[in-house]
Amino acid sequence: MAKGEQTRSRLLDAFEDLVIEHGERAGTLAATADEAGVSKGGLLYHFGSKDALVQGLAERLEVFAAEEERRLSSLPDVLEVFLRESVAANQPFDRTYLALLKLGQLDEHHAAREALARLDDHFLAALTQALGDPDLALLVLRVSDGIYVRTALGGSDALPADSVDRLLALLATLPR
Amino acid sequence: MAKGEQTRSRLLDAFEDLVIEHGERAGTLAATADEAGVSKGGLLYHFGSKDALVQGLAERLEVFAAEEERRLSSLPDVLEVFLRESVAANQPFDRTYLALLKLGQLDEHHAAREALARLDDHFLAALTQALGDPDLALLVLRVSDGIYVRTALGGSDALPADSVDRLLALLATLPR
DNA sequence: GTCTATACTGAGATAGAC
DNA sequence: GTCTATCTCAGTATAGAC
Repeated sequence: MAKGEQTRSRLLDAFEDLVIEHGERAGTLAATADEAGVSKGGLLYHFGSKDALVQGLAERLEVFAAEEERRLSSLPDVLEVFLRESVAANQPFDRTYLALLKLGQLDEHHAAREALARLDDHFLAALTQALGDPDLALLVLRVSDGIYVRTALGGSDALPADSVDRLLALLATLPR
Repeated sequence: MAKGEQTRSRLLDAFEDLVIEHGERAGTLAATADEAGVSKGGLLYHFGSKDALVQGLAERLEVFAAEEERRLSSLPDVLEVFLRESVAANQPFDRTYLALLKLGQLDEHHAAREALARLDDHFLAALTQALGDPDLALLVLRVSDGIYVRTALGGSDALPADSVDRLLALLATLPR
C-alpha cells in the first residue's frame, strides 16, 4: 500500500473511532488528525473537507459490503451469521456501518444516508435470494438495524449475550 | 395551561421539529427560539441551557409513554397497534421518540439516551406481559427501533405502505 | 506530502435593560 | 417574562512555508 493510501486509511480509522466512541461532535478535523498522528493541514491534504471525510467512509462501506456479501453468499446459514454480526459490531464492516448510522442522523451528512440506503437495497435483494422470502428478509434487516441503533445508543450492556440466540431461535420457527 | 407552560411547550415543539426535519445541528438555540416565536433570551429564561432543552424532551417522553402504555394495555391486539405506530411516526409520542433517537447519537446528550433506555425497559416488560413471550417482545421492540431509524434516516419512502402489513402477517405466525 | 499560522463563522451563554 | 447586546470558544477552511 502506498504511503498516501496508508495515511488516508489511518485518518478514516481515526474518524470512525471518534464518531463511534464519542459521537459525531467529537469527530472534528483537529481530533481526527491528532488521533491519526498528522496535523490538521495534513488531514486536509488528503480529505479537502469534512464532507470528503464522510464521503471516504461511505466509499469504504461499499468496499466492505462487497466483501461481506461475497462471504455471506458462500455460507449455509446466512440468517445466523448476518444477525450475529449485527451484535458483534466490531468487525471493520460493523464499525463503518455504525459510524455512518450515527453520521446519517445529521442533515448535512447526505453521503452517509445515501450509502446506507444503497446498502439496504443491496442486502434486501441478497437476503431475499438467500432466504427465499422478501418479507422475512425485510424483517431481518429491520431487526439488524434495531440492534445497531441500540448498540450506537447504549454501548455493550444494551444486549444481553444470549438475546441474539433467542431471537434467532424465534426467527428459525418462521416459514422459509 | 399557564402562559409559561405554553411557551415551554411551544419551545419543545419547535426544537423537536427542527431536530426531526433537519437534524440536531439545526436545533440551535437561535433557530428554536425563532421557530417558537421568542428570542434567544426568552428561550434561556425557560430552559437555562441546551442541556435543559434536551432534558425537557426526555421528560415529555416519559409523560407520553405513560399515556401510550395506558392506551395499549386496554387494546386487544397490542402488537398490531405497536408496530403500526412505529411507522406513522407522526403522533406526538412518535415525534418525541424520533427526536430523542437522533439526539441520543451525540455523546453530549446523555439525558436522551437515558430516557430511551428507561423506555425500552419499560416497554419490554409491558410487551412481555401483553404477548406472553419475552423473546417475541424483544423482537418486536428491535423491529420497531429498526423502523424508527430508517424513518430518521430516509424520510417516508423508506417504508413501502404495505411493508408493515407484511411484517405483521409474518410475526402473527410466530408462537404466542 | 505534511506542517504552522491564521482568518472566518456560528454556536452557547451571560448581563442587564425593559 | 422576555428582549438586545455582547463575550467566548471551537470548528472549518485557507495560505503558504518546508
